[in-house]
Amino acid sequence: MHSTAPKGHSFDEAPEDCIHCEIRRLAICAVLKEEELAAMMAITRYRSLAPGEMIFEEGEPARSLYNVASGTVRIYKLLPNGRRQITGFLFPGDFLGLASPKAYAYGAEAVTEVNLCQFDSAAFKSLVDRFETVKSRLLERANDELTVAQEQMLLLGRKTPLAKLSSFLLRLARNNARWERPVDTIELSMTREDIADYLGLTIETVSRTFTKLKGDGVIALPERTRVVIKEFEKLEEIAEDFE
Amino acid sequence: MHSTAPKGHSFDEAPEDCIHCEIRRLAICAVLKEEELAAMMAITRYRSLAPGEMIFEEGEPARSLYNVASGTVRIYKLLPNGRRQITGFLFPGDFLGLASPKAYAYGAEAVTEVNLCQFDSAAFKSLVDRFETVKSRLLERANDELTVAQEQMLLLGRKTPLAKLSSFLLRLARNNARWERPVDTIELSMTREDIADYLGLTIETVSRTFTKLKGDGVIALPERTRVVIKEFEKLEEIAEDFE
DNA sequence: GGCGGAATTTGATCAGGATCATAGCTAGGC
DNA sequence: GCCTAGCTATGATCCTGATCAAATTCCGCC
Repeated sequence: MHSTAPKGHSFDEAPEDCIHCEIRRLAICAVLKEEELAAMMAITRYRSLAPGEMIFEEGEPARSLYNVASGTVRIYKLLPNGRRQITGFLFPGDFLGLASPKAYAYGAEAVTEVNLCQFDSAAFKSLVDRFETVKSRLLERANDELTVAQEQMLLLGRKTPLAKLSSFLLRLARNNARWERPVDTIELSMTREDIADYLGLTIETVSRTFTKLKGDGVIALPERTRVVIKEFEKLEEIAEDFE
Repeated sequence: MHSTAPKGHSFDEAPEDCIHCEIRRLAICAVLKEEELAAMMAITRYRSLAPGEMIFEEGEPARSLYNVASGTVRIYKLLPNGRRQITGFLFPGDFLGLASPKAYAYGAEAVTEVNLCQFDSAAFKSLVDRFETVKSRLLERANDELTVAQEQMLLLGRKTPLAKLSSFLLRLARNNARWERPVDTIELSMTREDIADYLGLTIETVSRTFTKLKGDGVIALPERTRVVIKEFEKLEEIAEDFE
């Protein structure tokens, strides 16, 4: 399996060794000493999923926690009438399972091909109790996610479609920076429908808004899954809904 | 100061003694042993605020953390054009300052008269490091808030105004249960504007939606600040947007 | 390379909620 | 107990984004 698209790193293979794991520096395992890492590896199983595969369902007992090793994951909640809200996209290095004391509060699915490090909840919990640093790291993560969540509430409740999509693109662009990848080129691993369900819009509005941003010369769309930011500062202004 | 409205407890006085503090069982201090409580008290200052007073502003360095001892607090984010999203209401026992590693990620204001236990960030941090249980408790809290935040994203992105307001009322009703107060009577401590900014609506839509729920016999509004739930199950259905 | 199905874009119309406007209510001050 | 200011409710209109519909592009597959 080799891709033609240029990228900073490639995470197509399931990691089998935490010590050489490329994403470790961004994951919760970054804080672990070598012997702690060994303890972590002992409770780790690896899991690969094809695009669209379910990882777990909302309401299911939370038996496992995960690190995303490669690929994109979406987490979401559903309404009885079928409407879906994607509450987040997870990327390599992200931790999956926070906020789930007993049952998962949301569903999770693979957007692309995905490799996961899977931990048994109970084993992970006892490991957290043994390694102080991991608990701190989790708290840090939870706080970061809380900040992102509040940002997203502002977006969902008070931003225009144009500002919503711009904010989304900027978030992806900034995420690129963590991987030493160019900040002005974004690979969209998710569909327009996913984006719509993340931003509280419809597919059509997302599509029209892309067209608008393209027409205004703020972005280019050389391919449907590739966005090039032409005017970063302009995009930032639009994202903040200046009037 | 004594109110005529019946309530389970009264927290009108600033607590001056954690040991007899009535809200402790719900606050992060619930897990503290007596000597730990003493350490906590040593870094605690009390602060009283009038309705509308600011507690801190978004972006300000996060020098203090708080427990809400009495009253209602709103936390919010603003857009440059002045639009506001209230990301949460805090009630007695809630912790204020999570998600703020360095600068506050949101502003906070008193909705009603408010009493706070104020902790110096640095002192609190070192206390957290000393008392393992507090860190666990904070992580637990952060996880709970994350769950609530996701629930709120679903609400903001995908629910109708009717379902939004119903969900909000149910949340307040369930919060009553924690205080051994009747679940079917809700005291609204915030204005229609606050509710609108919390639900991603306008004042007018909030008002019309109250009228609708009243007209359908699901709730009663004996006073503007008091909601009586007449048909709990019906309200729950509406909140989930069944069609 | 052509075929077929899905994803995306674009177009036309509709409606829900925002906006603008006004009136009613209520609490606090004198 | 009245007056005023702010909050709330209601009415009229508008407009953005949803919905419905169709055309187009893309991609995997043979």
